[in-house]
Amino acid sequence: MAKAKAPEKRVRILDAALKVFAEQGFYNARVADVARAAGVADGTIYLYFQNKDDLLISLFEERMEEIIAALRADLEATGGDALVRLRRMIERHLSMAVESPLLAEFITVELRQSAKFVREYENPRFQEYLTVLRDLVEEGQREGLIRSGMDSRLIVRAIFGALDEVLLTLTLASTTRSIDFREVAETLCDLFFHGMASGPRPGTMPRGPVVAP
Amino acid sequence: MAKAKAPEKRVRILDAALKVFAEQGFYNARVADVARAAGVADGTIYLYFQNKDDLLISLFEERMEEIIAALRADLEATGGDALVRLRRMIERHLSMAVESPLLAEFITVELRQSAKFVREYENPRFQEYLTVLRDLVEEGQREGLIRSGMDSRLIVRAIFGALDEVLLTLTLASTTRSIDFREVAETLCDLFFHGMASGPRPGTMPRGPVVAP
Amino acid sequence: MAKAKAPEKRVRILDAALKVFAEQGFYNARVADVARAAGVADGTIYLYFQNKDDLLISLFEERMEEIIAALRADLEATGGDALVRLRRMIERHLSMAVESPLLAEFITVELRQSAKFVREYENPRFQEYLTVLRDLVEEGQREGLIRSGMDSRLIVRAIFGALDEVLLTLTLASTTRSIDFREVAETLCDLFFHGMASGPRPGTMPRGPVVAP
Amino acid sequence: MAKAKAPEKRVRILDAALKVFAEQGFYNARVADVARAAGVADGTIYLYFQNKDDLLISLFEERMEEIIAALRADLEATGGDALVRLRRMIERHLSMAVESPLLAEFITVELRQSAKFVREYENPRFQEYLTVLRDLVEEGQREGLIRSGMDSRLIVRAIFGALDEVLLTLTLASTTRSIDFREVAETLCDLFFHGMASGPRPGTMPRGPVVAP
DNA sequence: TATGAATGAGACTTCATTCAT
DNA sequence: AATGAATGAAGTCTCATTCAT
Repeated sequence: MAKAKAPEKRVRILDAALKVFAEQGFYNARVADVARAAGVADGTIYLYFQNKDDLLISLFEERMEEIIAALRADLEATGGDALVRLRRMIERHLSMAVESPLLAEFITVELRQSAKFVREYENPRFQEYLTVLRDLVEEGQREGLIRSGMDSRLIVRAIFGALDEVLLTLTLASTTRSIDFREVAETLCDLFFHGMASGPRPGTMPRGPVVAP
Repeated sequence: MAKAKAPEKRVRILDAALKVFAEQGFYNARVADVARAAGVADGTIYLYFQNKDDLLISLFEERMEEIIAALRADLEATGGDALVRLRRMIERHLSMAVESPLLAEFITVELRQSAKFVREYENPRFQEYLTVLRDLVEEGQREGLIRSGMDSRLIVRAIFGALDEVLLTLTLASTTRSIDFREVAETLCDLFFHGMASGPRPGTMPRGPVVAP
Repeated sequence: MAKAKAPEKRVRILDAALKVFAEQGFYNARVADVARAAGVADGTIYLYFQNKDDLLISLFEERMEEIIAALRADLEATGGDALVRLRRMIERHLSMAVESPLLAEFITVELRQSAKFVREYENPRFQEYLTVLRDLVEEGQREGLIRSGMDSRLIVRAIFGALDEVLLTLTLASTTRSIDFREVAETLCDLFFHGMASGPRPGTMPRGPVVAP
Repeated sequence: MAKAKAPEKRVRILDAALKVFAEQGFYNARVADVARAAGVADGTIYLYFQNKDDLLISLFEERMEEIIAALRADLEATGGDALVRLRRMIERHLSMAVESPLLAEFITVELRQSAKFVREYENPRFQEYLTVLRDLVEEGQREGLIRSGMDSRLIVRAIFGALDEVLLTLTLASTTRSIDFREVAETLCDLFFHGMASGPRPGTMPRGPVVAP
């Protein structure tokens, strides 16, 4: 299959780009570095990608597509209520630190800046990832598990930001010591779901008996 | 005042760098762009900064020092318990979106990547900012206002990540419509303090009899 | 031959550098001048040489290697006693003025200063050239043709300095009028071998009775 | 005396230039380096010299004038025949290595290249120095002490080249060990006057008794 | 398809020189 | 006369991209 060989080279280039961009950063990395890491000639990269920017965007797109597809499948298989699946999503997000550290570093470090200045890239995959999260939150709100008064867009941004920052921390730390991302996920879920305040919410405290609907 | 002129020029360069870096990004910005924006010759920049990297780092250091100093003074003046002051800190953080949009954009976008690859810069000011946050959390824990079981480092990272991401969103959005950062801060505090779950924390539930469904 | 093309380009750059450095001097010459003279792009030079300094050193090294190899072969073919071969070496040295005027100008003018300040270059080829000369002198001393009391290192330096200066003069003069380097070599040999004094050496005077004045 | 102060500053600049140019080389030295070494402001140098080139040329001119004037006075005081004075001149030349090492380094290293490419400087002082030497040689020839058949210009170049090279060697060596320039001068005189060949000149050997005139 | 030598635009940075003080 | 901050022209070098093979 001639067709199988070419894609394989494309994949090698993307893998190499992930590694090189994660280690050196997009702007510090040279196209020649990616080519060497991929075991291809410099010019070969331009057979598969329009330019360096396109390589970055393609890498991000493809990795995010994989992540999102796997995430959706997992969430469907997981079942349960919105909170259960939200917890699952959070666990998956943080697990990147140990399962795909290069990808974790690439996404946490390069996403913001590179994406912002590379040809006004709209970053639809990132939006899609946020949408998955948002759908869960809004489902939780419809189910009565999550407070309806809270702006789901805002909550989603807050959760993603927290996950992203913690993932970055875990990733950088993981080079020195092993981490238990499950425990971290547990704490974060607890924080997001119940807050860090030790007492109950003022004014919403249930005084009398609570009867489930 | 001849003496006032030199410091003023340094300030002008830093202001110009903030603007240019925020708008174009550090790597896309040319030193000549900063010079033009500052109204000085290219070479003049090198009278005040060692090189382009040093300009970036100096800019970050000085702005963060100002932010931290003002924040500390404000927190002291605010008084109240840890939660009150934490709320105040969150408000201040988000208020950057309307009060110093360039600074907000610069910090949210450039901090992660640039800092990581620029001369292995340790970024002590960022650490210091996190420390202020952490001190508040731990004080809250000692006061019994914040649950002691939660790792303060982790909470701090989560809060900062959420704030950072939301600030970025606000900043980018603020170019199109005006925003009410106070309301956003209110919601985020509610999220961090009490969680988004509608019911009370399971297993810590108190007071009256609860009937399981 | 595709393979012949690359080496040819390196050679062209070195030739161009010789010409440009000889005419303008190393410090006055721009890399772009060398590139233009070689008929290549500026960047091409950096495919073959690390930087401008390396170009200078490489040029010197390679030309000196050629000179020394040819000289050694010639001296071996010449045969004869040390003085005969020393005379031959002197002739060869001065012949550069007419046979490779650019090389003569480059070596006489650039050698001292450039080499001294360019990356603390040790200049091993120059040392090697002096060694060839020194071997001849010491061989002459062993053969009894050259006075043993004289420090061979010092003699070698003196001869080289004289040759170098005379070569420079010849080279600069050759632009205006043709020169007979053979006659010059003859005179210099006479000077080095027998001195310029008209009488014999005092105190070593032989043979017949000498009447003091 | 206002007049005494300004010249004093000019002198300080020239002294500083000698030191800086000797240590770093003309092209590597910055005008600001000279200014700092002289204890004056950068701009002050341009009150006394037209530009960097002019500073170099002025330095060379003034030092050479001093050298030549002192040399002429010395030679006159020395008296004796041409060979005696020639020996004296050679001693003086080499003594620079210990008496004015910076000057020695400056002249031996910078003279050739810098002078050649700095605004087509004719270098009249160097010509004058050679003329002093040439006058001695030609006087020796008229006195019958030096063989008349030898081209005095050529001999002078050879002697100067030898002295220059040996002085350079002595100067560079003097940083590591002390040197006896007098012994070196003695050997060089012996070389120039009587040659290094152990036997007498062939064909000019005096067979019979030699009677002094 | 693949190569990688070659290109050349453009960036950072230096530093001789100027001029307002 | 002296200063030294400021200038800006110009040089070295990099590297994304091309194209002949």
